[in-house]
Amino acid sequence: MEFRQLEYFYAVSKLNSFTRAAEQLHVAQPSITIAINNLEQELKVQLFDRSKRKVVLTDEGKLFLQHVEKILKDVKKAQSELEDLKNYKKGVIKLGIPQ
Amino acid sequence: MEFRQLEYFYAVSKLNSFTRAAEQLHVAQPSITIAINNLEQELKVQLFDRSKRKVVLTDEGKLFLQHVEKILKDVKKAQSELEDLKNYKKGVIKLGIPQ
DNA sequence: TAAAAATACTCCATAGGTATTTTAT
DNA sequence: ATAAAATACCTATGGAGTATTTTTA
Repeated sequence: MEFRQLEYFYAVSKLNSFTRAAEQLHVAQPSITIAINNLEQELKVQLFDRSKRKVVLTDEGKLFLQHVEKILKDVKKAQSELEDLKNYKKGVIKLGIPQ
Repeated sequence: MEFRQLEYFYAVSKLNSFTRAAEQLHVAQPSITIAINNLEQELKVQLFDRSKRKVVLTDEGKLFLQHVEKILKDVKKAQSELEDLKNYKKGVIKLGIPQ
């Protein structure tokens, strides 16, 4: 499993379209198809129903989406907290320098 | 950022050693070095202090580890819940088949 | 018939391996 | 002196692109 796949999955689930997800993410449409296929194979689960014109999440896809949303949020939080810590340390250093 | 990097980071943080992490994960030691370097570069943060014989987490590394543990747990939970849903559906199908 | 997804290729970036060097105790 | 991390180099896998073919409404 890869973050890239989760991001593609998230976009497709929100847009109900491989093509529009590809546009939004600035990648070619087949990249989305292949990434989702690989993800489904690895999870041994069908995430989307492609039998209608609009791509829709299966039950398994809906469940997976909930976790993916959490994971992607956690990653952003990790990054922003690291940012905060860096800025805090910069402040401490400034304070420590005698004027 | 990639799951692979997070898994390598996690192992190094627990074992305090690139070499032992490599052994545990069955990859070559330079793979660990390079993955951690790339992760640090992307995050623009020093995750480990390598200046002593034992590799130890920096403050930033400690903060990041907390998030990584959460993320890796969430991934496992997602997988196991998908497994549960598949098994549940199998049960429902069995029940639905007339004897 | 017209959109959208899948397939078939080609190419290139990079993860991983081996061998070696550097570093720190 | 020795263990561990870093560096150099090579190879191969697979991610991304373009072009095209299937599908489905």
